[in-house]
Amino acid sequence: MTSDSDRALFARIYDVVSRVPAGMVATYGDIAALVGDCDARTVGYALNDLPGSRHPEVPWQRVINSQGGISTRGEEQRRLLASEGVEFDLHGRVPLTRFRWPGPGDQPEDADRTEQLRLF
DNA sequence: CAGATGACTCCCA
DNA sequence: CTGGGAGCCATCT
Repeated sequence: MTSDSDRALFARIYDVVSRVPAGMVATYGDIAALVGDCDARTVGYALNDLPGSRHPEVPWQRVINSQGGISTRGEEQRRLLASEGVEFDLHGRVPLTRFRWPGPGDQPEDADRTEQLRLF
């Protein structure tokens, strides 16, 4: 029954990713830390299986590397993030100092997110 | 069980 | 800043 626990780990990763609010991003390491029992590579692996045969509604696009850059996939991802309100610097990277998702506990209500949009 | 792969991250030169 | 190497864990063959 190992597959069950394995999928539970993946489901946990998807859960954390789906909790990332629009207009914000999280790094692989952050997701791994929140999920626990896995590392950045495992998160990337879970997301790799996502478009293959998993949930199509998981905002995997909001998961980026510690450098604030999009993974080796397409630039279309960048467009999706920009569509949600995420900005990029001249280097094509996201300023994590501002768009980095603080965590599930620091973002309790929608009103808070409204303030984020207001700052824009 | 072992080897190879991967959407990552960190350290050093 | 760029380049190269090592570490980490999960999945596939």
